[in-house]
Amino acid sequence: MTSLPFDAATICQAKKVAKTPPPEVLDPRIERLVNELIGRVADKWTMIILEVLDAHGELRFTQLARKIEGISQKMLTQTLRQMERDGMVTRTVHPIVPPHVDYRLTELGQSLGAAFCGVWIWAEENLETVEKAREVFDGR
Amino acid sequence: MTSLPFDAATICQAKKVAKTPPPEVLDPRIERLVNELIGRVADKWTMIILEVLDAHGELRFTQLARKIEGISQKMLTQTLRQMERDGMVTRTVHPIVPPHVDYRLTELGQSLGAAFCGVWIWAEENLETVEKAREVFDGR
DNA sequence: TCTCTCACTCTCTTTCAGGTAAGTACAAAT
DNA sequence: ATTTGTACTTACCTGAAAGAGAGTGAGAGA
Repeated sequence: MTSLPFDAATICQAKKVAKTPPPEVLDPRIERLVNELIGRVADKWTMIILEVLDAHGELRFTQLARKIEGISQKMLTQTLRQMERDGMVTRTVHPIVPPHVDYRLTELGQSLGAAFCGVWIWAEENLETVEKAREVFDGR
Repeated sequence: MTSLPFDAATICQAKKVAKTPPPEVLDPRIERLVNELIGRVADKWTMIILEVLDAHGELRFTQLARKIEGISQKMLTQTLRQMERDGMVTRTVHPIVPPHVDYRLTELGQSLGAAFCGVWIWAEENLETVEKAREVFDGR
């Protein structure tokens, strides 16, 4: 996931305008960031962390690790750092020993979760359709 | 992208219900397919093809290849096959020489594009916010 | 006869995301 | 004195994804 030669306006306007001229070049800076964000968002662990934090409010590192079965420490740290960098989560360190670090979603993180609802709902609604399409395609 | 231990209902309900109990296990078959679909959808080339076909209506293989700068024949074929299998595009072969094959979105494909609008719009709306968050995080 | 087109398909090679496992710091509990 | 808990970091390794590039078949045009 590195580049998408179009932007939200393009695909969404196409719905309303029916005949849009082929998408021309846009601000490459915006383009790059949109693509990056989509890439980030589409990431498996990011989505899971987003969901778990959304459901539980505030969790510390080990609690997250336990809720997200299968994630390695490395990926958990890595993903949390990216999300923190992007302003999706806050990381609160309590300077005690043993360490205590809390993670929670920012408003931005919550809004992303909300934005993704559409796709999740689509996926659930169209499960059967896709399953059937595959059966037909595979010829049983 | 292989497994997500939750479903659309979980994350979307959380918005409304505020205090949802931790997500318990669901039908693993559904779970698997939702995850697969999200993985498929989140794929870079799938999103691009979705957009290009949505904007242009009907295109043949070489036209797609030309519109989607940077894609290899291999990935174009592969992605189109997957999308066809999932019922997102139709593939019409005209039995002439040299070959002529048309691709177009199905209703399912279009609805997926629509579902994804939310994410694209979010990304565009929050570009600046994220950019600033990164600058702060990186300390300039 | 030679070349060109289209839509692939096949093989080879490289890249890299992500897993495993070990290490670190420090204090409190045993 | 040794173990435990917490939140990481670091180094190494592997499998899967993706890029490069050559090959294919059959008719139409030069």
